[in-house]
Amino acid sequence: MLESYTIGALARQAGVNVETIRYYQRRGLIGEPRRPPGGIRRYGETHAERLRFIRQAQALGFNLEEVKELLALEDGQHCRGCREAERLGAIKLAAVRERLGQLRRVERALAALVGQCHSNAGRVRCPLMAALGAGRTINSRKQSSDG
Amino acid sequence: MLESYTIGALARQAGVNVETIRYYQRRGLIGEPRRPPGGIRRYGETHAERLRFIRQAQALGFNLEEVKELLALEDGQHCRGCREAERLGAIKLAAVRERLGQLRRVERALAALVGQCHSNAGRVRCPLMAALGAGRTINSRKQSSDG
DNA sequence: ATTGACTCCGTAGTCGAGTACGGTCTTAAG
DNA sequence: CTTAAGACCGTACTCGACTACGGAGTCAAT
Repeated sequence: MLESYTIGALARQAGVNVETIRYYQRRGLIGEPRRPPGGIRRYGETHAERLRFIRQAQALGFNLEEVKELLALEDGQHCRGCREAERLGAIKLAAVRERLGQLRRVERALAALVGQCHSNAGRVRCPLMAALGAGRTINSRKQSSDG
Repeated sequence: MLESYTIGALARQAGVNVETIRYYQRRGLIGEPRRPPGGIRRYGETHAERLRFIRQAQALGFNLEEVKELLALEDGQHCRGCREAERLGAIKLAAVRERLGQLRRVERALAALVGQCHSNAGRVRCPLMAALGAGRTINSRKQSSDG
């Protein structure tokens, strides 16, 4: 397998900034290939994939620490990692589902409201505002004091 | 209507930090009630609602600048604002829908994978990892010699 | 009147996630 | 060879969103 990318090429390939790669290296999310005597590091597909992994996971709401854990699990070889990954995954799943629920409510409200606004020539309150503002329009439980 | 909360009470009521309220005031997201001669400000339900609005909107992916715009529209009185709000709303709706789509995919993937992990006794790769890595082998084992 | 909790206010620090800078070195092209 | 692009590296800066700090003022209860 050829390690064909310079860091710059890798960055371009993955659509991130060179500095970002170096930052991930500093944070231990990706390793740096050995530097050939006095030379320049070369990166391969595995690195590109790892970058994609990171960006994916990030987009899904994992922060870099969590991504790191995930990667560590993977690096730690198969299914001891898998167990842990499952646990993390389950936790994230719960979070994702909650967000999803919220977002759905929002979507519904927003969609309805944008339509309503249209036909709202002289009403006093913008329905979009009303919905966002009154916690219970969108979010049917009240969230005072205790959570 | 009585303006019954001190800033601390308001903070407690809305589940945010006092400093956060003051921060929002500095950023112009909420106004500060007049200060009675040499005294302490009092806040009312409208403030509480505004805070809820902010937190809601934030949770939905609006950043403070956007929230501010939204609030400005509302403050600008009914439907001149409403027009604009509709526009912003439509934009946000698109964004929300995209997120929703992503999140749904995530949820599906995550749910499936967490299940699979369970029955993955001796397999080599964790399916969760595999999936995040965009379908290819992610594993970045030691970078062996470059050629 | 004193205490203690709380407010007011400005400034500064933190945290996550980068992004930029500047100097030196490597490498490919001419 | 010279030169320019790009790598290497450490440090510093940015940005959004808070959070903390410190000193002075206010208020209700004792």
